[in-house]
Amino acid sequence: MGVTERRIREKERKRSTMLDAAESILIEKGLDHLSMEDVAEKAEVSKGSLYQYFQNKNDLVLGICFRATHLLNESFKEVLESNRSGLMLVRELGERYLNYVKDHPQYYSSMKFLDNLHSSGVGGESDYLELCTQNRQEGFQLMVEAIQRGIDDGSIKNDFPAEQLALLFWSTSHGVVTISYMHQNYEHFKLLERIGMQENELFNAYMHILGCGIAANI
Amino acid sequence: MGVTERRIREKERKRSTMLDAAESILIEKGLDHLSMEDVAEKAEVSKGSLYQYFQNKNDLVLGICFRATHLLNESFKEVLESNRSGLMLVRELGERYLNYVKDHPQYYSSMKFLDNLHSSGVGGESDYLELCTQNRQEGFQLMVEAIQRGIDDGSIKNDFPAEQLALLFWSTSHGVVTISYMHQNYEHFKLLERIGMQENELFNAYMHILGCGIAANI
DNA sequence: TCATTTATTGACTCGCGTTCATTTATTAGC
DNA sequence: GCTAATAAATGAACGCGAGTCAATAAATGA
Repeated sequence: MGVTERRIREKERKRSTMLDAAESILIEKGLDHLSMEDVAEKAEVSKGSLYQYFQNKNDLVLGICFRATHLLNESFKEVLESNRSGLMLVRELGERYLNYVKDHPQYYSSMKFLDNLHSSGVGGESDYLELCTQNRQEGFQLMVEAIQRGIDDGSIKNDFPAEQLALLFWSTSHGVVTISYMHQNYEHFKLLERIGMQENELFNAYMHILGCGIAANI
Repeated sequence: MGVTERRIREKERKRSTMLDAAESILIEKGLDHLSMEDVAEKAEVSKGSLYQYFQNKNDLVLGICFRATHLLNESFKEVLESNRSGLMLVRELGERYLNYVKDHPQYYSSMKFLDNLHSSGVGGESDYLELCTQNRQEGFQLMVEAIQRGIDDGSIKNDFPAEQLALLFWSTSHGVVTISYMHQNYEHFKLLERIGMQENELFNAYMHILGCGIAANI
């Protein structure tokens, strides 16, 4: 009998509906003003029902973060299907990341939430936590692969192992992208205006400096 | 009569005591588990009294952040008193930043809190918010000055205006320092171990790459 | 000594995440 | 179909912590 299977499917569908509701509220109000009551109302279920599908509020947000990290990884995978030089791939990954934050700020905020959870050492009470962490590792590995290809094809110099360069690229791009995120989502953030810089200039300068630092042909 | 002056002094002293209490709890329990009740108990005052000295909890944390940003700026100013090359100054600023996070993780977390406040667009209900923002701008200007000196003395190439390079250095170093912070303060953060990298290696690689990107003599 | 201003207190409210006893819906056996 | 058993949904109730406020105490100046 396929009853159990159908039950599981329907449960997944409802969970997905709830995540949709949460996501739309995240877009409307931001993470700080996301309440379980609002999510329940938007999803047209009772507050208690949410807790049959998510262990707690963190778990719910990490459910969104799982979508977020998955989507970003899919975008990264597309890049790696190309057979351009590794250095070009790295640049393309950076651009994808930047566009991702522009197109899905709510996803980016959920990823920041994941990072905050990590640094506050809270864990164990969310099944999604492990899944999100796995996704992040997968994303990191995609960067490693791009850089390794660059080292192999000679477009990136081999002063450092690919993993170490990937970590540098990962962390520094995170910083740059955060500036871009704040510029777009916080109206009182005037740093770019104050120094007379466009957003794409920031990214281009970053890739230029980074390029000079890691490119082999200099 | 100096009664009013003494009152003001004593008020500042008490405010400082409360901030001390909050800071020690921040060290003990972290930002996520900082409660006004705990602060009140530690400072040996009632909860209501806290609200005579701070407008709300955010204001209290930003009071710590004001200390944090001030201390960092003082450290930066020391660097600029030297007359080494601008490029060397930039490296020294990076080192200072890294050591600062190592020595005062609670201050760093309060600065992250400031950033989060910014991106969630909350403001106006804390006097410290403006002061913190000013401090951050001052810190940024110190970086601009170091880089400008480097451009002037020829140790840093002049492809970009000093402000733009400073923003790049500011944002990317933030990313790198965050990795270091997580490595030290979150026991489940195993990224560095996984790729076989030491903390100082990360920083050296960062400065090497950045150096290659901005140094004039290449 | 007393009136007035200022500071302190802790009980109270309120919002929100979380729980749980109860109700409602669904399935399996007869 | 009918009924027992299992699963799902509900919202009232709880707990915790931020923020408030009327009452109290302390300090000041005349």
